[in-house]
Amino acid sequence: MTRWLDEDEQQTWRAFLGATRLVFEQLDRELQRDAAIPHTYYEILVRLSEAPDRALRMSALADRSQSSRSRLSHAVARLESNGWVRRTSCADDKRGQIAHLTDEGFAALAAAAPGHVEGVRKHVFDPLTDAQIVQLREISTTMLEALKKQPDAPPCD
Amino acid sequence: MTRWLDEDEQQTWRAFLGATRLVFEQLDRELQRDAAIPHTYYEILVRLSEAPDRALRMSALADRSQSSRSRLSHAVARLESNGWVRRTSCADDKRGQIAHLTDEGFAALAAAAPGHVEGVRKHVFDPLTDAQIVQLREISTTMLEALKKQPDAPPCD
DNA sequence: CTGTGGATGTTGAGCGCTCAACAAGTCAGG
DNA sequence: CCTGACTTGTTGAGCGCTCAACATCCACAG
Repeated sequence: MTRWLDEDEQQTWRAFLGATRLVFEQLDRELQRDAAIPHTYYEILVRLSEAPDRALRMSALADRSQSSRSRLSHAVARLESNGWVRRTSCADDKRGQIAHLTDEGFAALAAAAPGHVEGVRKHVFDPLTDAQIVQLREISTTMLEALKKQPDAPPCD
Repeated sequence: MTRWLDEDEQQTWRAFLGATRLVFEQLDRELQRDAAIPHTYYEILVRLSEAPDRALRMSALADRSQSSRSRLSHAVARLESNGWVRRTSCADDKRGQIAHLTDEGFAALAAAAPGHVEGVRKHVFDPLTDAQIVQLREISTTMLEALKKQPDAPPCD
């Protein structure tokens, strides 16, 4: 009773798979080459830089950077050893940890950003028409909402 | 002189990033849970199953599954230890290795496929309109071509 | 032939991610 | 209070990927 993909759907799916894979591999490689950090770490730095005082609680940072708590923990540990992030404990909740972006971290981000945006433009925006860019946003937000509504299993009722 | 992303472009880029990340994480998790293989391995099995005699040279398999030679080597080694793939050497080119999908491998693929397609439908196709699906293919193929034309650096001339 | 440049496939080190288990803290009901 | 359920963040094992180095083989110019 499986609703298999027909020929058209196959092509669409494989094109999507190939394009996204190539895009992210390329951007990751560029970032690794030019700034020596993986893209996920770059994203963490960005979110921190946007926050008031350039600091966020680990859980908030995890949410905003689409990261699991575990992944974030490992990542911040690594970034801390680079001197780009510093962790302090939270005053009102003793479980809490607050990640602060250091000046060195901000500088590293500032150094990496121009090259990265250039890459994003080159590989994503420039090849597309204005109409396609609008479509891409709508398609992406639709997918996002669909996925957030069905986490995986229904909440234990 | 960096052409930064404006507000709209930011939103588009982050939506795209988030959607693709969530989609692939979800599909990967489902495949891992139901079939105990990562998505990239699944793709290798698919490509092999489509080939004549269910066999392909490593280099051809690497191309078709969007994989680096190194990654494929590791992957096939793992799949071989599962008994799902068997390697034989190539008659006319002594460097060559040919990967064969075994009956066990085909069975494993057949068992995993229905659940996976279901996931792809659920998370990708079902939420989108027919028009969006067409748009998605065009956007993807455009990105693909743009990336294939500019590998990274110009060929050493 | 012979050598030289390119292709093929493998390997090991290093790294990031997932998953499950865990310690520590919070909070609400009895 | 205090107990039990939940939340927060961390940890370690296992695994897949990248990257660079490598052994092997092909193909072609001389």
